[in-house]
Amino acid sequence: MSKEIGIKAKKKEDFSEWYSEVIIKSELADYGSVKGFMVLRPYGFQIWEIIKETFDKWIKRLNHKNAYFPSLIPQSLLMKEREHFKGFNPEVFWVTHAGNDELSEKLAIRPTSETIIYDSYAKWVRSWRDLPLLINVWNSVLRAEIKSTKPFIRTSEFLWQEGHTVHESKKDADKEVRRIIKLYKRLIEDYLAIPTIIGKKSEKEKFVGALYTITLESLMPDGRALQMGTSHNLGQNFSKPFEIKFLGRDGKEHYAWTASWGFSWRLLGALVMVHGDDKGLIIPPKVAPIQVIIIPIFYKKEKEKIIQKVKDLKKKLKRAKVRVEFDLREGYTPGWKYNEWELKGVPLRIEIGPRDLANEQAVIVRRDNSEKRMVKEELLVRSVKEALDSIQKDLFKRAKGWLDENTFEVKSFGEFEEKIEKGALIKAPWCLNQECEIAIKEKSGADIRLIPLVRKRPNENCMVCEKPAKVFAYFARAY
RNA sequence: GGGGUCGUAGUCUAGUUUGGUCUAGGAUACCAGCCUUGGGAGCUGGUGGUCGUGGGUUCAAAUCCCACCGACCCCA
Repeated sequence: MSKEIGIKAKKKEDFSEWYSEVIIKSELADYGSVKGFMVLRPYGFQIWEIIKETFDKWIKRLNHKNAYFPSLIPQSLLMKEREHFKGFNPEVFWVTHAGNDELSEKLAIRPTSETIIYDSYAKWVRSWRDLPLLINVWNSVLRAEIKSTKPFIRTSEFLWQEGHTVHESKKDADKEVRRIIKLYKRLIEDYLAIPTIIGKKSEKEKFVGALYTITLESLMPDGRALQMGTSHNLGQNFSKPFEIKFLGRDGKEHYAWTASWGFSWRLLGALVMVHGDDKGLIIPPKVAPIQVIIIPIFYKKEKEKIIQKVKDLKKKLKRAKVRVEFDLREGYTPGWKYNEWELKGVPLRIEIGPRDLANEQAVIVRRDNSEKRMVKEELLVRSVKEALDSIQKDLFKRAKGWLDENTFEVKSFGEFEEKIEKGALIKAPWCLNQECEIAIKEKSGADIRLIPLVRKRPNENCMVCEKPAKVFAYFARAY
């Protein structure tokens, strides 16, 4: 009857509307009362926690340690690296008062923590033996988004992790930057089931103050690219103004090499966009707070027995390390519950009714393709695990197929404009000249998402100036 | 950055054009009871509203005017 409870907008017809609706109705998040701020609800936070715990374990294995640094940064510190400050200045929130008294120095609410962290690092780093210094922080940062905001994708405050490392040499920093981007790729592809490509940002698009930025990009179903994580080699650009110096193996004083890297709750936005459908969310099993929902189908006579069976199954699955819940709520019909849990993206559903009880079986239904199967009870745990694995793989496969279908290589600007209009990731020859990059942006709205790390010198000419191209770059309109 | 749409109960919405019938109507959700349960069931009763906020016009404002806050969409 009341179809309004579910998602009204269609993903294919009205993507933006669909996206907001899914986030609110699936109870991932809610709007805060200040523009651009968002409430991450328990269901959304649980996904974030799984992502966090997974990545946290990995970086700790590589000897990184977590720490915490202040959220307020004195203006003078933030201004020490001039390029960096210029880059962030328009989006910094400033604290100017303590109670009624004006502060003698304005304090910035961190838009990122390089500066406040380096202030400490300068005190801590003395010798090459102190290096590498590998610290990660889980926190939130604030960047004023005045105009367009979008849950998870563009918010004035967001949760993220920021890694800040100090190294003896450029080469060591290079290695750190690369091993982290690979971890990001593993996290996003193996856990979030979102295919990505790795590459270097152009000079124009790199992190302000960085030597270079390595990025991980993906393409959303509306044809716009989304940056999923970045890893920066900051060279000595920060160590010099912040005086992060160490006595080297050679007995001489050196400026250190620093790197920083981060991903944010944006990943949750990508997860919604890439996998969701007209019924709501689809959460890949590896990051799903609830992997399996058991729904009983009551009939008066067998009610008690069914409840008992549902509880038994939950225990069994729990023992097998499956994140499982049951829905024993009365007054909701099974059909109602199916819709609700589909909206919430639970990857697998188990139905238990009188028929199943009699046949010692259960019905399992996949969220991603609605495939329904009857499974003998003694095989249930194994079947559930197989189904979860299969959903995880299929979600990635589907997303990868879509990405490949929407990635094109073009040679001329005419071809480029035609493809970009439809929303695509486009590989095109470029001369490395920033004027051409800007011209492309102005004419098409697309910018350079990345330049592949393994470079092959093109035979073609730059699509804009028609001088010989130096690299292939990937372009797209982006979030 | 430019343009547009909008704000009435948890949600969706009628009423706004043309001020008075509005003590704001409905659906859904929620609560209680009954009845049901294999794809969003039904019946009965009930709770819930600073009409986004502030100011103004008026005998009278959800309705007109101004400012602000917030949300959404399109374009760059």
